[in-house]
Amino acid sequence: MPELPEVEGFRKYIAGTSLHQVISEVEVTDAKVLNYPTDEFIAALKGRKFISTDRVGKYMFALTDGGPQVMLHYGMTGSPKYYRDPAEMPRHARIIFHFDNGFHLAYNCPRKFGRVTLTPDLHEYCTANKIGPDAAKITQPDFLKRLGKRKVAIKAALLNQSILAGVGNWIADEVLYQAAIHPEMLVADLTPKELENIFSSMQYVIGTALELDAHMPSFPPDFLTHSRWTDKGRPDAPRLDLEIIEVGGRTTYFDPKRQVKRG
DNA sequence: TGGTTTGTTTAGCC
DNA sequence: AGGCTAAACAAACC
Repeated sequence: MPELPEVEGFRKYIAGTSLHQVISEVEVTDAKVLNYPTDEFIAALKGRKFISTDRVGKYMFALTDGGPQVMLHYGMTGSPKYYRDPAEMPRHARIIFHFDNGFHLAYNCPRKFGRVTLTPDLHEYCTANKIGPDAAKITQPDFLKRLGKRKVAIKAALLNQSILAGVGNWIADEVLYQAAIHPEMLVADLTPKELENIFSSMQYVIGTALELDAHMPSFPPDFLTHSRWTDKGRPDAPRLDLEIIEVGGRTTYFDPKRQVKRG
């Protein structure tokens, strides 16, 4: 389920478990998720250590001691798992880093929508792949400038990782609900005030999710998320009467009473 | 059984 | 050139 806050959790998890241990073996059980020649990937990492981590939007990086950086993108269903007992290996481990201390770090990815590759440098990677500034760090002026006067639905713009990186489907819906903006409103039709509200709401939603480690049941009761996934949210949250439409090719939940479309 | 899915890339059009 | 759209990708889950 990884959007920016979840990927930040994955980053912390890897930083807290997998650094400073010699990578004794690298096992690729499904090369589909590896955007790099398997044998070269293994050769480049074997004998090295991960020394730090970084993240831009939903893209996570594990830096090595003098070698290339590993880019990990989790797609829709990916997650990392650090374990010792082979019985704990996740069912859909596609790549496994074996450490010389007997532990293992698996890149688990049931649906294989995730991707892993090597890059000399994460900044270079982001430039080459047109990944915009991180949504948790972008400034308001930069946000407004990058949105510009696009003739596209605001929700589609928020999902566009080249404008800013890290906003996915549930965050986009939550941000627009908090800002009381209809998801189909064109960016060009929004007032400066509305765009500033969207920016503030985005900071609030992402900031809240980061503080709470993306743990949905702990989100504030007034979040739309609880009504969107009644099984994952908090039971005590008010149930909103949401409408479901498709915007920017994604299923979109919004509150038609609160988020009204202007012509 | 078939529809749905928290994401990205790419081809093609304008 | 750059913005935009729709389709493609894949497999688990309900």
